[in-house]
Amino acid sequence: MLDIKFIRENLQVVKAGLDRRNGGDHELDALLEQEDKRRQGLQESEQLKNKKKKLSAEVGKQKQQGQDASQLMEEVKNLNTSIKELDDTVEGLEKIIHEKLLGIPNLPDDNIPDGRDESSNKFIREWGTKPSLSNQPLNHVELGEKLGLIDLKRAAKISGARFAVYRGAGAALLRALINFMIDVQTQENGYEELYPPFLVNEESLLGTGQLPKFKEDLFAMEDDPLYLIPTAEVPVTNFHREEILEEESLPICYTAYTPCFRREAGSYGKDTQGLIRQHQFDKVELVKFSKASESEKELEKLVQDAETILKKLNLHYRVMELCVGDLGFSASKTYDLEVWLPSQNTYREISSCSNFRDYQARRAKIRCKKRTGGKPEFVNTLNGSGLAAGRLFVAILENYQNDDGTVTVPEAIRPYLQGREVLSL
RNA sequence: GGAGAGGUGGCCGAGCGGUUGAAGGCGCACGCUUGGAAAGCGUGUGUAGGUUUACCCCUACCGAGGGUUCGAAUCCCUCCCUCUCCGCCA
Repeated sequence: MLDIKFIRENLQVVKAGLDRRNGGDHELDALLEQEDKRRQGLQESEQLKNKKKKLSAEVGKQKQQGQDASQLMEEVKNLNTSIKELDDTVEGLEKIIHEKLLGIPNLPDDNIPDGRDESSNKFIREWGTKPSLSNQPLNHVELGEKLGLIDLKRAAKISGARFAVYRGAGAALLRALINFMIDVQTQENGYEELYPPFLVNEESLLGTGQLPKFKEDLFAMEDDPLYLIPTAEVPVTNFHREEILEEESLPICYTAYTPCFRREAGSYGKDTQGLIRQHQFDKVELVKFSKASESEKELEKLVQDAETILKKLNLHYRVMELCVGDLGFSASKTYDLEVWLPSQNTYREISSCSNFRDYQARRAKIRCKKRTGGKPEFVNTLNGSGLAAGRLFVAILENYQNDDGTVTVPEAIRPYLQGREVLSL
């Protein structure tokens, strides 16, 4: 959420920032008019309240002295009518303003590239090399089903399209990848592990920005006001919702494994085959709470922490900086990690690392107390996948396939699979 | 799910419907004291909004939301959360 005060004082900056994003007249002028009205009403109401307070105290005094206070009491009663009226107006305006603010996306970072879609994303760096495979590399579905690692047909029977059953060595491999990633992030990169609930309330989703605008992307419970998490970002960022943190404790770094649930509304026909786009997938998430002055640096580190995993698995990837048009609603700046997929002859997103600045923190009221005193300030929040386990599974199958249809187990995860070196029938 | 108890400032803990943003204690910060430390003494120590160059000032907040009243942390209603016991259960 943007700060209404900031909008008021930097209208042109805000307009310019929002203009860079696709589609966006947010009727800021009307919003500010309402804000002016709100403040005006508030001031009037507060003046009357002040008067009321004094009169009421006077009533008390007079009564104690046994005097008749009925005239004053009548006066206060009349004040109450005006106060109620003003407060109703102010409250109504507040609500409207707040709702409008919730619908306005974050301002993009000044330095990220312009552009409408991913074709304008900027190449930052790449690592590793494409594996040398036979002319016709199999895709992960062919490999996975042949080797008995996944069963998509039965998953469709059990749940529907875009679900998967991992079985046997496939299930073990998925579990190994998750454990491997968590271990690296906690043991080498300094993250604390959290294991959060997979169902969260509305407040949490408002805090990170999934609600109110993206409700159709979420799975909701029928009898309870709860939603399945679309990413661990939600419970983990909200871990500190409505808290005031100590400046010395920052940056706070968490990693969490959770399954993620997404309705994928609007992505019909996209990636229908295989594990790339599922309603349920597993992900190890990285979340940081940082001082505003440090968040740019922390984003760079976060990206590197995610990259560690790909490097250890020796998977070829590239880092892309998202252009304005490809940027998420709450993000100010985002790097994507894209891993090489031989069967598609292309790079696919396997991690998305973003700096949200104080946008989520303001929504979720996550502040930090300055050591030097003064008002608490909103922290900056960041997060990124470290990594998406399902897509990592895909990448390993495809990049580590052998001519005979088997798959070599990357060395780094052999300890997690009882030393197994090859996945074969 | 049933029965009961409770939710007050960073923590503990008072609080008659009237001038209480809230006694007292602890903690913390600063100062004095000291050779140094402890103890002791003094001062300060919530959040949000409005106003202001700033200081000040004003308003709101004692789990949340309503209500009664001239006036509510204190009375009433609803909801949420925590704890104890019982039931059920991975």
